[in-house]
Amino acid sequence: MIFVTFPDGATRQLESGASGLEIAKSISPSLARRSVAMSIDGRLCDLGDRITTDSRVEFLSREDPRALGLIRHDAAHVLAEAVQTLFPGTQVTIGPVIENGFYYDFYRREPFTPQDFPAIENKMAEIVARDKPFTKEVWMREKAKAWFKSQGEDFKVELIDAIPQNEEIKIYRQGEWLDLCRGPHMTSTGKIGGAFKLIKVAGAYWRGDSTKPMLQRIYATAFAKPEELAAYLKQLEEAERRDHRRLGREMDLFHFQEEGPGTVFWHPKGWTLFQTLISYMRRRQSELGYIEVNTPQVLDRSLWETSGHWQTFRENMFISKTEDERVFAIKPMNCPGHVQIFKNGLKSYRDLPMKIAEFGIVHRYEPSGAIHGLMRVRAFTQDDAHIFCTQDQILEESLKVNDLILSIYKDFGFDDIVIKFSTRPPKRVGADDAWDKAEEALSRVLKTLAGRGAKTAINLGEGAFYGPKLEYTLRDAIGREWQCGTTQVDFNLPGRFGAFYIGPDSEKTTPVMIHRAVFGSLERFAGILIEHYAGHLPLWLSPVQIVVATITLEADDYAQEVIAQARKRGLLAEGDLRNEKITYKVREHSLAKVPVLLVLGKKEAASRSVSIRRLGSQAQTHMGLQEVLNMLEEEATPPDVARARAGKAPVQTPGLALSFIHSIRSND
RNA sequence: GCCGCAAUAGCUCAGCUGGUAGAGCACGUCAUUCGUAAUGAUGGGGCCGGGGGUUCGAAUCCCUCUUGCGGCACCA
Repeated sequence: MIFVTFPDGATRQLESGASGLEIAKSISPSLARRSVAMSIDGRLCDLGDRITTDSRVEFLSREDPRALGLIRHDAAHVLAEAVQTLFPGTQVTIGPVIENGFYYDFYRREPFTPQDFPAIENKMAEIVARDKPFTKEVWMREKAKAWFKSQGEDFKVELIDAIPQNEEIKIYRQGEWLDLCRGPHMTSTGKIGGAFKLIKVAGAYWRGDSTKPMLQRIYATAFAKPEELAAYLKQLEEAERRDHRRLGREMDLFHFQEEGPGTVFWHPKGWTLFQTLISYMRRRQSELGYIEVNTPQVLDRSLWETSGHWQTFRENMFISKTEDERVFAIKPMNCPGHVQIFKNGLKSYRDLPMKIAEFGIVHRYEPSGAIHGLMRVRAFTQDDAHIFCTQDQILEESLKVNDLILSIYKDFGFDDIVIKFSTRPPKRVGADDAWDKAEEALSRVLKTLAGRGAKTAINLGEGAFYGPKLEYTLRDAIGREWQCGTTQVDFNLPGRFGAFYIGPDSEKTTPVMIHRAVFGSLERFAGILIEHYAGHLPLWLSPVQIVVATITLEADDYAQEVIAQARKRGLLAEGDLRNEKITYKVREHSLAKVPVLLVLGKKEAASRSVSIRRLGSQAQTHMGLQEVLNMLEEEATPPDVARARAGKAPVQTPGLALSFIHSIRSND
């Protein structure tokens, strides 16, 4: 006999081996009818599974959020059956559930196209309507292999071989059709319902390996209710409207063209935004004792060989051979340049930590398929810095970098951050004991941050070739994740370049280098901001803050005065004195996402006031000119400047004594 | 880089199975000075992404290159 506990606390004593369905029936027929699966001790299972030990059991209806994954997974099986019915000879591979839906990878010579979707969807609906039960069978390994082989399903055979010997080979049937699957599934295909849709078709390598065959992946989604599907499709449209490539054109920020694949032509407004980001970062960094430098764009190959970049990334570098046969590389990273600056002139331990920063433009010959708007480009600007320090300073400096990163993201409206720790990759430079030290330092940082409530994760083997790293991933307004900031502890490059400082013992000592970036790529960060705010940038970031629009030419003189006064206060103001109707001007500047529209007519000119209309609102407020300018000037103040004025310090690591900073401060 | 799709006016797009291009918006000009998301009239604008081929004839069919889009792989 076994004891089963239900969510409401009730318990029941049962024969060992009773199936979930039997138990549900014994409780009530309606429960049995409603249930599509169950959870045993928190683990999702088939309703038909037998319970053999004392456990907590919960029955799930198809409306349960936990059943959504089952609906999608079941739909994946139905998709596979539909495709194999309509396109005989197609091989099935895998079909997992992913965020927002599922996919199934097929192998077939002829391409699938979206034109095939309606037929596939109809066939799926047919299979759902047949409402055949999903039944599980456990097969002998050899039987399963032989069966799939006889069906010409070579990929499935490979999958079976990959299943560990101690695991069962499970087969799920849905009527005539069956598939190798670890389950669980709902009770029948009918439970999937009608809220499913095929989304797109794309290529994908078998087992994610670019040396293996290319499969055809059909992406789809399914929901419990049609309204949820509709809401999801609407969200996709919303994302499209926010696409920074589209907004970049509409807002006249930048463009791309054929002759410069993956490289940005920044227009005046886009460049203003870019410069706003740089000015902000300069203030934040210099406050913390960073010194800014500039290093050469083109450097001899030997430097890249010393750093190890040549050996690792040669294929992805822009190389140039000069007439005298010298080989140069356009810099893909700033670190070798910064090491040269550190090396130039003798350094003492008293100079450490030395924080060398550069808004360095780096070029990387990214694979053609990787290029994507501002998010992945071949030439970008990093807010790069290298902190040369002693081993004892690693923890404290890394935490200070962390505080800077989090505080900056907050200023831009991002507070959902995940910090990922990437450990040593298979292809790397340097001795293992150095890696041990570097990883230990960063894992201590990670632990400290986790202790403070940060979301953390570990990516085994994904560190840089010279050191482990922390990667800061932020989530934008529509839930997408972007990797931006990074902290990398490097025990290798300073030594490879022969950098040293004189320690307290008068000995030459190799410094540790912490590579760090906050925005990462300024291009990408600008793109993220545009999408995060859907183009409605906060006033301090907006490249045009105010447009002064006149209703009649009788207000022209006053308008000129308003523009001049706004500019005098450092506001980015433009005038629209064209002979157009005010409705036309309002529409145009609203589409251009101008945050503040000051409308001036006879009344305002006479009373020295303005009518103010904010982007995204139809409301109009009348205010006195000085009053409005005071308000806008305050609103347009960057958050760090506003904090400084209010005498507030940015976020600091609590409980960490800050050591005295010996580093050279820049004089400006 | 790989798979698939695409490229026509500044933008969004039409152009059926081959007969040398069309709309709306934008832009120019004129009129209108009109109080919060499109005033009217009128005009100009295209080597149909590049190259090659098939054909009497190619935006349209074929090949190839380039670029873009969606994924995959990659991302110091």
